[in-house]
Amino acid sequence: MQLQTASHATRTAAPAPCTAAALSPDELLDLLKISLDGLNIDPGTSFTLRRVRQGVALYRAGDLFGPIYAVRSGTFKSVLLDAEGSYQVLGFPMAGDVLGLDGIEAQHYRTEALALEDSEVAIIPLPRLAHLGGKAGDLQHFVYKLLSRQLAREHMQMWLLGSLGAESRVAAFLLILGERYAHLGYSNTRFNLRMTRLDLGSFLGLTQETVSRALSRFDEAGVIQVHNKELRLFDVDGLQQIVANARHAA
Amino acid sequence: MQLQTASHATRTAAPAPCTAAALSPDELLDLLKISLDGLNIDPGTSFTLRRVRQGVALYRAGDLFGPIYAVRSGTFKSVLLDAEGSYQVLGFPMAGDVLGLDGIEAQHYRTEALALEDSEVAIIPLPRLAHLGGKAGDLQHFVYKLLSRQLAREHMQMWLLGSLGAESRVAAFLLILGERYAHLGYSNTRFNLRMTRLDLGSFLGLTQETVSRALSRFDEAGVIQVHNKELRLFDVDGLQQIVANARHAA
DNA sequence: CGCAAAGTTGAGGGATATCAACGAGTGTGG
DNA sequence: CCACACTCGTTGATATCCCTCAACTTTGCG
Repeated sequence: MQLQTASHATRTAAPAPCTAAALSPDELLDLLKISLDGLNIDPGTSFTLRRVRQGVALYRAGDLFGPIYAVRSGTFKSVLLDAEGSYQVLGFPMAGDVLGLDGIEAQHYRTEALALEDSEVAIIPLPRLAHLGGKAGDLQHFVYKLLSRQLAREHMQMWLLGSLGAESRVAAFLLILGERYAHLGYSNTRFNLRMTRLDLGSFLGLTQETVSRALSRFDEAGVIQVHNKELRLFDVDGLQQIVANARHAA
Repeated sequence: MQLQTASHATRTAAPAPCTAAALSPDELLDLLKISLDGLNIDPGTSFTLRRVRQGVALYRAGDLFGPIYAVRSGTFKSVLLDAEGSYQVLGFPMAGDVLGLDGIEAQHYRTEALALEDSEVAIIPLPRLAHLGGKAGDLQHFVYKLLSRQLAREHMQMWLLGSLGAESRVAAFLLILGERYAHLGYSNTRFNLRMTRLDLGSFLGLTQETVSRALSRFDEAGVIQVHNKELRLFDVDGLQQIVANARHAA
């Protein structure tokens, strides 16, 4: 039985018959779900694709800032590294998400992005784009939206970390992940957890044991079914109920 | 004895003799500590100032997106509101910080910004700026840097929430706040906590009691001295030590 | 003065980290 | 093919951190 792998390359509008490893501007905007009325980037522009194998870093903390990346397929983990090697997972970017936005200011990446499975990204050469874009205002809006979206997402995350208990965090994470998969055209009730429990714990501010226990508890309760990384959501309402039972939600 | 109030209006380069309530482009860039080589915004452009009284909201969640704001003096709290009234403090913007960046994409603010003391902000009319800016690339970089900086700050915050224990969080907060005051030209060892313990707790993912206890403990240990909102840091190294004693720092 | 909001302090318990042992999955080399 | 090592995941017992609840004090303000 083949699990969901990164084989949905045809899902995101690939009209060019002989696909050189590149995306057109329209394809990129479609991937990122950004609509810019009357955006006129030179249609001749193309965004080259890059394949990243599982476990390989797309960029590392401290690297000189270069392009930003739009995930086309697969899953990454974005990690903030402490000086002494301790680390904090910041998120799990998937298709349609953007990587590398931090680092624009300091001109070097502050985080590290690792592929959790074989993945593909479209390279967006921000510095060069600034010059060849069509109407300037449109292009500004493009990146504004990317950044603003990222900010909104991180706000949600802080809310999650700041006001929910352990089980609520895990439940919220599962729901959000399901929604993201649904947004990509997959089932929102059956998918795979591509990250380890440890990474999930780091992301949620919990230990791997607590994450594991929460999942087991949900499983016992019949709300979900979890076997290793395979996951099925049976009772979405039940999960939302658990999220609502936040610990110290003012 | 007069405490530090918002009376440093002359600190941030106000060469224009008869200051109408407005800032020049140069003054704004200086305030934000952003250097753009050869940026040529029309020098005729001016950014009007707005006074915000303590307790007044600069904008509210759901408001139609308008300008973004650069804090010139005072302190704000940025709050994410849940549907049912529960809320999460996202930060405490001070002079040089920018407010309202979220909401660019959705075209309405997602958060709420309240003044913790009488404050001043410079209004940056993002939509209009897009057209009258000088060379397009420069202006892009301007906002890119703002957004990127904000992202980096939120990454730090997630690290704080995700990997530190209660006392470490409070200690880290005090150190960071001290650095910010130092950056503004104030003492980094003697300043005021403009926010309530409740807000601080929300920001740090703790209860007000835990915050209060941590401060009291630091006081007893002689590391700081706290009386109400007045605060003095005696032993910065000691605080850093406490931060280093993180609970589950991998 | 009197009231409301903010802050402090204590007692107690629940939630979650820690420590430890084990099982399951995976890749490697003999 | 199997033994081995290694990572990942699960489960249990225990300790501890921090939240909850409660009473009280202090501050600020009309």
